[in-house]
Amino acid sequence: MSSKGERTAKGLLEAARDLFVINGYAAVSMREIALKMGINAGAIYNHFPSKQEILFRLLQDHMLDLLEQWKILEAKHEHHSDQLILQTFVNFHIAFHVNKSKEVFISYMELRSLNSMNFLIISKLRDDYENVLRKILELGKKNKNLDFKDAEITTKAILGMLSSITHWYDIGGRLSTREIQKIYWELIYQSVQGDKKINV
Amino acid sequence: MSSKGERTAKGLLEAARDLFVINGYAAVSMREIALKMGINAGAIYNHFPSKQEILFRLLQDHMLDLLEQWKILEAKHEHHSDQLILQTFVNFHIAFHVNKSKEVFISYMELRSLNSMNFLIISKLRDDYENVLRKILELGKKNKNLDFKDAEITTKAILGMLSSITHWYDIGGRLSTREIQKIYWELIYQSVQGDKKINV
DNA sequence: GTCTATAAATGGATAGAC
DNA sequence: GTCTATCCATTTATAGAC
Repeated sequence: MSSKGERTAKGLLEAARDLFVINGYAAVSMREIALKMGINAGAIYNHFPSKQEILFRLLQDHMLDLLEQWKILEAKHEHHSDQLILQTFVNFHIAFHVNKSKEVFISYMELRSLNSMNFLIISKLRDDYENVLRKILELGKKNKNLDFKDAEITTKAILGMLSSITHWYDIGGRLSTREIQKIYWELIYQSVQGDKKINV
Repeated sequence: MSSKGERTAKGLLEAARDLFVINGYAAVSMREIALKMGINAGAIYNHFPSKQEILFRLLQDHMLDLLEQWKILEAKHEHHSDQLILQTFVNFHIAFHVNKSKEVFISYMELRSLNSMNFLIISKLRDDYENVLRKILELGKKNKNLDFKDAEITTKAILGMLSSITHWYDIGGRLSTREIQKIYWELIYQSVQGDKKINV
């Protein structure tokens, strides 16, 4: 079992996360975070050396979690087709973004609130994740199972499309995760299939 | 010719825009905005009653500009096919986002920095714009020229994909606006064409 | 580990001279 | 219309009692 101190630190991260999502890092004070956790502002500094460190921990924990979860899932799908791996990635990404919508949202919104050293660390992790999709696309193109013009832009376009889910997704909403996955997979699958003449 | 006061007000909006893009509304002070414009902080209040009003003016001016420009362009393409109107919208959206990348970026990032009344006004304008694309998609589906599962999600997916351009677009980058338009159009065109069996 | 109290800096906004 | 000066609230972070 975790110590009281560890539980308080975890609770503070969650309190900070919930407040950062609503008002943004810069607009949230240490007093508000402490109040939400039920302790005094000064007591936060027993767990975190600064407000910046709280933000950094939130983003780093999230990115490491994301990359690790994908690594586990990827290992189970090593020998599958290019399309199936792409679909696995799309479904994974959506499920993760729906389950961890707050963490994902902060990771997109608060990059600029990181100091320069922390920014570099998080940017590296974000690049690692972007490269996961890029490599799936490039391999599929090489094998002539997928077709598109530009791997870099297509990667960014697909991630942009998928990640915007956090801007509108509501737990009590009309659609289940599975339904969202179906709709997005249809859009993405078709967009990277090239056996069709198009007008430009 | 515009008066000195009008030019100062315009310059302040541009200074604020440039600073908000980099550090975010909450992290930028009136003193910084004034300094960038070369005047004193107190003098800002001759042009704007509050910092909130500066943000609101930036977002409102941008959204009204966006909607008006589309209206002009739409009027020229009234009698075109569903696909061509969709392509016109995609190209317009990309060109606008590339030309006004700062304004667009702030409009996405700083919605939560608006007070409740201003938020309602800007949200309404954003809905109006989202409905432009939704209606194009719904009309195309009705006419059996476009095919997709869910108009609402597809609208949000396409806008999410297109709008994420502001997160990576760099004026000195590898690709021209025209090339970006081509790449995105191929992705989008294919994603809303339904004459193909897919796996789900 | 949490509290109260406070330091030290910075924020938005205003008043009044020019 | 801009300036200097300032008010007042709030910020992050620290010090020391318990």
